[in-house]
Amino acid sequence: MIGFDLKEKIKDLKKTRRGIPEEIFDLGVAFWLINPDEENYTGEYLAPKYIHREFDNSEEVLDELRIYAVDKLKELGMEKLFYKLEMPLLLVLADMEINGIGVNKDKLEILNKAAGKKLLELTQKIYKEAGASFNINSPKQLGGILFNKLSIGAPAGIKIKKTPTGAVSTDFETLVLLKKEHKIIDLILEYRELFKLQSTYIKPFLELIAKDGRIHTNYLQTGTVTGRLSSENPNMQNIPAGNKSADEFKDCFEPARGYSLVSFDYSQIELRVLASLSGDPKMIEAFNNDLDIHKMTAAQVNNVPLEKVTPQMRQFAKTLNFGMVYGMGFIAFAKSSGLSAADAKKFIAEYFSDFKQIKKWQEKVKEDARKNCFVSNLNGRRRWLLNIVSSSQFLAKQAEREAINMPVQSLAADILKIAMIKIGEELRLRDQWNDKIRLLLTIHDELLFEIKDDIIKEAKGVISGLMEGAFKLSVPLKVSIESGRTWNKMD
DNA sequence: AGGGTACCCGTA
DNA sequence: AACATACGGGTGCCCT
Repeated sequence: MIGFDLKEKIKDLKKTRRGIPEEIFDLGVAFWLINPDEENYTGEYLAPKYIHREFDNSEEVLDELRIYAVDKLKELGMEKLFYKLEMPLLLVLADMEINGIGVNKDKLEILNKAAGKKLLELTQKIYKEAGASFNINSPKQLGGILFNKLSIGAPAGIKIKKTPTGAVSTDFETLVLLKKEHKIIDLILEYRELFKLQSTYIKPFLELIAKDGRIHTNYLQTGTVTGRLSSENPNMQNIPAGNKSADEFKDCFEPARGYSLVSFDYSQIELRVLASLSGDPKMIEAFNNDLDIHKMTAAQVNNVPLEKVTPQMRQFAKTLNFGMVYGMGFIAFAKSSGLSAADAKKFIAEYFSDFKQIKKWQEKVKEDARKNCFVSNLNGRRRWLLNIVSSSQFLAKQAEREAINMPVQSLAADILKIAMIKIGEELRLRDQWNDKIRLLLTIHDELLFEIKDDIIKEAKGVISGLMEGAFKLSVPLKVSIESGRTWNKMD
């Protein structure tokens, strides 16, 4: 089977219980591997660009595209990635999309009504404080009310952020700084949070509940430049977490009767990948001994013993650790940590003197990227970085950050994909588990299943084992498991 | 009316 | 001048 959007075709075959062809060759995915930042991966776009022909979906054109892709994949060393990873994954994604996740529509509708009522109340309060009615959702109008009509200004010594077009920003970060200046700020923040929940999550999700009472997202296999998946209609990879209304929302996702929701989460997978790729001895040691990595980092950069690490020190270290994966500079670190620029600079310098191999590794990645104009991960997945030799310093620096992030983010993504494939194979082999365990969602470093209660215990062991064994790093992979009666009530 | 963009914001 | 990676998506608003 060869063509575009094979995931959709395979879903059709599966739904009508027809056989799946042995060989699958998705042209969109193939060209995505060859260059992951094309505008799109349709035949209409690719055929003129790569084989200089109009796309007419004929056998002839499809075959010509395939021949080009096969050749190129071979040349770039990505045959294995294509045939052994992405194509088998396609089948797992098809299953996942068919499965969907159960939603309690009644609960969600109640939530919708409550949010609507509360938003009306907040709107009235905001109008009263403002002394006028206006569109709270319009940053322009809101800015006019806050900064002109009410003349709210920054407290002494604090600079207020401007948007790229020069207007005073009304984003969360800015409003929080102004909290003490006027009662209206808290109301706006509360309104924003609830409006976001209703407009982005509650309402669209209600519309997307299928006849089977479930929501079936669409996974985009060609949606990112790093090899991650993305998800749309709805995006199941940015469901809110952590605040009260988010908890209520997640409470609407439920397993089928007799099943539980069970999530398997790779713990610190990107930092583990970074430790392994860089070979940094301190970080490897920390993971080998299953230490609290952020606490350990805090002890290192502050030059204190582990037991002297304060929660605040740990928080800085956590920001620092994540920042390192992204190539954060001291200005950004200062901003996100609240430190002065000078202190931020010192911390980063300290970080790199403690974890020398990380610095070395990053320099090597940048050097190779400049030489090749691409960067690749251990599996040969590749991202082109033409800007890394740009004469614009900003563009070149940005490409450098993309370069050091790519091998980490993309290997972590591959590891999850490998685990998904292994799990798919395992489930096919275990007849006695037939329909007792279903993979529902993947969220970058997490897999969510629904599992029949009589096999939960055994399944937890099998799945986490497959995940932890999916890829051999120089540090162990660790999986944490939670299960519950809703997506919120998990432990 | 529909397209493009600015701003904002949710996740890993 | 930009200064942390990767995404999808809602609403406002200006344009054609």
